[in-house]
Amino acid sequence: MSGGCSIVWFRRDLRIEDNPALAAGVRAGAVVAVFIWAPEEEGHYYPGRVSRWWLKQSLAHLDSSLRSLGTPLVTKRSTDSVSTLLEVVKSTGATHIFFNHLYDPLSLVRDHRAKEILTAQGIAVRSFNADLLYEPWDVNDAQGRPFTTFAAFWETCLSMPYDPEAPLLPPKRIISGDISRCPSDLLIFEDESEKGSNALLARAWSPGWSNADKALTTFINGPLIEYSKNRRKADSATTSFLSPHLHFGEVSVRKVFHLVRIKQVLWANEGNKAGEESVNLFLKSIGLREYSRYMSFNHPYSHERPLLGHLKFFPWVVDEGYFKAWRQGRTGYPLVDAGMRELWATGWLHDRIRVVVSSFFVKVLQLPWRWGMKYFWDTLLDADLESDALGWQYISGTLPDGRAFDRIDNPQFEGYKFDPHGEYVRRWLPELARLPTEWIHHPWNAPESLLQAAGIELGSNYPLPIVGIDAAKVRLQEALSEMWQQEAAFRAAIENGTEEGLGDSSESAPFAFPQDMQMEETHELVRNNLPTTIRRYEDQMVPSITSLLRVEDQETSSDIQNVAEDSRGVVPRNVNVNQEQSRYALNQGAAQTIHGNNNLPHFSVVSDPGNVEDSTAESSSSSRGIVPVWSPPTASYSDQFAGDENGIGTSSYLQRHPQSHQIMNWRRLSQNG
DNA sequence: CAGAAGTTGCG
DNA sequence: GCAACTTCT
Repeated sequence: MSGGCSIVWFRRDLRIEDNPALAAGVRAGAVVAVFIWAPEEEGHYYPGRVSRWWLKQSLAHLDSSLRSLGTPLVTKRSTDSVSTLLEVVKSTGATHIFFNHLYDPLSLVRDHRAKEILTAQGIAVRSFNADLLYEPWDVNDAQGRPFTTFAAFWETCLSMPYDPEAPLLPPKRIISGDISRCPSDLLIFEDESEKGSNALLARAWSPGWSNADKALTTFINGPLIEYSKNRRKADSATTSFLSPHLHFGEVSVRKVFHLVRIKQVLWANEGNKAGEESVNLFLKSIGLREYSRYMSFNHPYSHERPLLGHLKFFPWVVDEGYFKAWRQGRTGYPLVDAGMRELWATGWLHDRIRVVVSSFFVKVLQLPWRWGMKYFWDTLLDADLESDALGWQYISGTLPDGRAFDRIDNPQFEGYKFDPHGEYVRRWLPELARLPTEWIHHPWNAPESLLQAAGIELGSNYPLPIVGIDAAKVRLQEALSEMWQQEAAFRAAIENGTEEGLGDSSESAPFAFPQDMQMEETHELVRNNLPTTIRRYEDQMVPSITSLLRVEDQETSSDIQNVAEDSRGVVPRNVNVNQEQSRYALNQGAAQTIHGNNNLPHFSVVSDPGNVEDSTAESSSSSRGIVPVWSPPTASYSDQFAGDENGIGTSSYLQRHPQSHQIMNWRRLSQNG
């Protein structure tokens, strides 16, 4: 035992600086650094081409850094991370495993399982917070409940009684564990057809932790001070460009936070108001990233279900033609189209333009937001499940503090707001390049002679708008009243205990996902909660139906107002304790119970069995010994909601929308429908 | 000119 | 949904 080495399991923490798992491994002695590539585990969220390209570069970078410290990065190809970990344990004689927390649903399930299985094998497992300023379970309102709006959440984060932990320095030297019997697999991240497109990416981006560090320094010493002034320009290089680095954990968000804070103090002392505002705005975007993990942890389905239940009844337009026009940048709205072409060409989009194209998708085209989210997932360099889910839910009006659902932003006006001189449109839509600025964002109004002079033939080399804004507004109003009717009918049926007839509503409800729709991918249903998607690479732009049709969809939607009672992460030590209580049990010393298959369908934060000795911890900042885990939904998943009628505190949302107060009983619906 | 009506930003 | 702001009448 004493001779045993430690495995440091790298995932989305591809850095050596401020990496608590790595630091713990180094402290414990010899280290085997491992990365396991098991993309099939991600199901529908198999990483897209550009995201895989980034990962490949980032791993190479990490490997060379680790080598210079004394040990290589062992890479393994796998379809089951946990069994691969076990193999690595056996071939290296490791006695400890260290890793950093992730908060997406799949990782929570997998990491929980890893911890159970490895612990059962006598391996000491410890996990750490490396991705967040504060762990999700440490940020609560005065009643100890999780927040449901961002502003309150972030305000609390910024005024926590203790600062986020200071960043750790990188190790000076790593003693390598014995990997002579643990050879690396060659990992393939791109196929032949992808190489050409990928070659272009290297011109614009430099993955890897030390490049991330440079990007951070450059931003903080440069564009940060003008961030508030410049952030609206679609075309300018005034954002931090940190998001892909942050996604892969190449730079620690705590380091970002600390460095930005230093500037904040400096500028505050100088009375630099613009600088201060810039810092606050930039930190807010860091906060949104935090919040995305927070929401994912508290609402494990937020990447596939609207958080506000009534949106379940919105009659989405299921139109592949619209979807295709959007993807190809042929909607007839120049700003939208320019954005979509940029996204396809570069894997990147300014935050404002993400809002423009996604809100056009949801409000004008009224396509189901999850399709758009899936497309973003496939194409964005910084594709991030939690952040993207939060973004799309925000746009779709399915958050208590989301955008008003019934408002349509006019891309023409937004064009002049974000791209006043039309430069952005001209860059990405060369066919419109010769159109004067006056008409660049609404070519359909331009005089025919002008169009001719500019070489534009609307409907031919550039499309007319595929949907008029006025028509979209009318259709949106109709859709919304239909939604409320369906919702009311549904609630009435629930109250009467007569769900008959609701089969209809469930059918037309967009969320009973379009079974009738023939998408282009082979699909098979989820089995054992580990969906296998057969991907067709000819057109990764079409989302798979499997990404939409999940058995769980027949079940419940977690209404956000049920937060405290639903699938929220808890810190249970006994299986059946009251959840509120159990969340506090965290601070009262750990029981090592990991309730594996107990049918508790919610997240749970389980005390780390490898860390029992730390369990005297009295402050929640000691939650380093805690792993967030999540038990997969079982057949009993919706049972929890069926009887869940106890009073839930009023959120601001509830006060505004008493009509969606009722908890929906999706299970009964699906059984009868 | 006051007040209504519409717009915009909000995370 | 609301506050702040602009435009209309």
